[in-house]
Amino acid sequence: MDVRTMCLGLLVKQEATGYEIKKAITNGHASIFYDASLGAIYPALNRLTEDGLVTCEELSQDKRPDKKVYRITTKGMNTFEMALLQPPTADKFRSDFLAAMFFCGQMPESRLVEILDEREEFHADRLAALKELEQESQSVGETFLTRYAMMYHASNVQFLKENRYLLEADQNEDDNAEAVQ
Amino acid sequence: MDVRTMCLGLLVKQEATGYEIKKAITNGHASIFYDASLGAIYPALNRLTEDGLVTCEELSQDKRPDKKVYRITTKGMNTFEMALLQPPTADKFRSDFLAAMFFCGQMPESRLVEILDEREEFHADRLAALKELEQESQSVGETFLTRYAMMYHASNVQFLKENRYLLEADQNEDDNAEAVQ
DNA sequence: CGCTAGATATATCAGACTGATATATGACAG
DNA sequence: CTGTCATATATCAGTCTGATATATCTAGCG
Repeated sequence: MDVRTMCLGLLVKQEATGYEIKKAITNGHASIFYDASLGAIYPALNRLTEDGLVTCEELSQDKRPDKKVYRITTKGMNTFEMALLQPPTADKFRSDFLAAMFFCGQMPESRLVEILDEREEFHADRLAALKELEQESQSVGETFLTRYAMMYHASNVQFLKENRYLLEADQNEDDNAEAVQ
Repeated sequence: MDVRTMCLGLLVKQEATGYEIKKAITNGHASIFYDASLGAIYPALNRLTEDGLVTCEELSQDKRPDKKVYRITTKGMNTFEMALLQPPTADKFRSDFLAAMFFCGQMPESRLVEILDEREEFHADRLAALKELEQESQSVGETFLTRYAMMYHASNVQFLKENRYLLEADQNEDDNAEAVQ
């Protein structure tokens, strides 16, 4: 799902500014399955406006910078619904953490242990944050997503606790082998 | 981890051609946590060669097009080890499937059911493929990654079976509400 | 009081990357 | 003979990231 389609989808749910869309993607339920930079969001909104899929209204604010509120049009609704009927493309996933595990033979053991500890903490933190997000679920889709993300992070914590010995033991063997030489 | 660093890492393990690197990323253990296009791999290898981090040897082949074999240099080894010492960046994840679940209120129920069925099948297929990949694990990192991926896909299948009713029930209610109107 | 950091807002841009396409050799199936 | 697939190389238009820029205001700290 490209950034324009994602913006359309969020605007189906609620009119928003570019800044609010970025916040929804960063902190809301959409953060579970999507990310996009401001560098992509603002041009996408401009393009959607040019194409007549959304409208843009500039508003002044007290004590705040002026803002641009985007609303989806009927044409935009139709375009989004057509997009949803396309087959979903494959997930896109890149993990520096898993890459580090893949190349763990090339790193010092102390570094490996540090990364594993940080990763367990990261997943535990995300789990706690999701308990709060769960209160904010307003549709079955959001509930489903939150439960999915909680399952994901909980199973990652458990997997790390149960399997990190595989990597740590090997490093001990490596270090011992080095000491013997 | 950008494409140049990933190429370096794979070349630490084994000299390879651009085509072989793409295959390793698509079919090997690296596919669990990474993807990159040929459009990024070939320019990355060229840049690594220019920077002296790898060498490039052109070989003729019988019954096959000529190939370019890349080997890492000592400078490349050092660069890669330095890269591994940097803090891992956040995972990058985009899921069209989860996006479809997020926007499921905007799609017909038949479509939703179809997507859920396909997704269960996808995870089951990946699980079967990983059982084969497991036989090919040659390091503790590869074993760890394979187990991680198997856990990931198995828990996704289970989660879908146990939770898809949330989405399907709501759609039934929506459809029934529409029928009543 | 002044400074810094953060939130709220908009936006741009160099460089990295995707996905499609192109060309080429050869094997295999229909 | 044709089409598809595997093995190989490569390019490129368009998309996107991550950093940066500018601006208004509030809150906290010394």
